Amino acid sequence: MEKNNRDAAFLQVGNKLLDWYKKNARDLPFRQTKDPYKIWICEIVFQQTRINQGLNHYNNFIKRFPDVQTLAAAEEDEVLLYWKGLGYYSRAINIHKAARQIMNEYQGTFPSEYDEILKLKGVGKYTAAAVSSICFGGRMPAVDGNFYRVLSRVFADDFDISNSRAFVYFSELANLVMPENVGDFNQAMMDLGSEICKPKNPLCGVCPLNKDCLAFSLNKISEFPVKTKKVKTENLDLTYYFVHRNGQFLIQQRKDDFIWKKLFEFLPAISAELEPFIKSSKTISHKLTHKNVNIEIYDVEVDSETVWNDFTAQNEYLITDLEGFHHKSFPKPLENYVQNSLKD
DNA sequence: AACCCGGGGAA
DNA sequence: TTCCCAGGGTT
Repeated sequence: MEKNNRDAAFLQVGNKLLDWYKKNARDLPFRQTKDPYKIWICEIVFQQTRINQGLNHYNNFIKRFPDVQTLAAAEEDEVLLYWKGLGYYSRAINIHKAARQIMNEYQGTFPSEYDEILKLKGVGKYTAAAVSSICFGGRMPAVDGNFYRVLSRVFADDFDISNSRAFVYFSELANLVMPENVGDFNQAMMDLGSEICKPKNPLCGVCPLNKDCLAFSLNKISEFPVKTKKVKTENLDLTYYFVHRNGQFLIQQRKDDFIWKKLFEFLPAISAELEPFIKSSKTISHKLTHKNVNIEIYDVEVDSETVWNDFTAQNEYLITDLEGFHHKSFPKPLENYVQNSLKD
């Protein structure tokens, strides 16, 4: 009997959240559909990415690749082009692999079971739960950073969210408050976490859960969530040679085992015959989340047609111009360098 | 279980 | 500056 009262109190929290969501849901393009393809794409785009940052990328991506057939038929490089500037480029590579996976293993029909969705490349427990609940009535909580923050505050729970067991732990807390409509519940949690229960300066005065929030009643909101793991940054030094002549320049494609997977870059080294054509150099500093990148770029303008033809014939570097450049995906600092450099 | 992978906005 | 965002993959 005591357990039933407790369950009822928890369920009330979930229903309050749903009531708030009905009136305050954000008007987002992917809220108008239950097409699993579009929901899947939006879940991937907005991983570790704020809505305002990814919205144009999402809309452009859906316009170019409106369905899984179109995406699967495209080249990987074009998918990367539409991901340009978004970061975490393995998402683009995996999204393309998963599209072909759906064509080959599921006959082009998006899988509807959580366990099957989970098998898609780049789809983890969060994304599988989100797509499953929003599109197919699945009943798994889509536990993300918003769940960690909201639930740790509501329960004044100091479980360390940087602990690798946090996902399981907060999934169990989520199950306590989860109502019937799991799809809306998951999206409501995201909107509450984004608009009300923000990391800093949360709007507890207008929060639909403030009567149920233990951290708020204890005036300890700022103590939750607990996160012990610190972000450490390292230095990364890169050298590039921007070898060009008459508006053309040489590039190559990066591997998929380090940063900027499969994006294009300038030459990391040159042979002795090109050294006389080095005109200048400049250093660019670029901050990543876990790295401070210092890039030394040498401007190599090859004045000799003979040397240019000789060099390009002997090497397998790609030749491009400004037009071709706009159709390839470059790391942000190199993108900026080209746009400032070739204006002359 | 620990570590790696981008870029941008808020405070 | 620091934090963190609709996380997932690799080792």
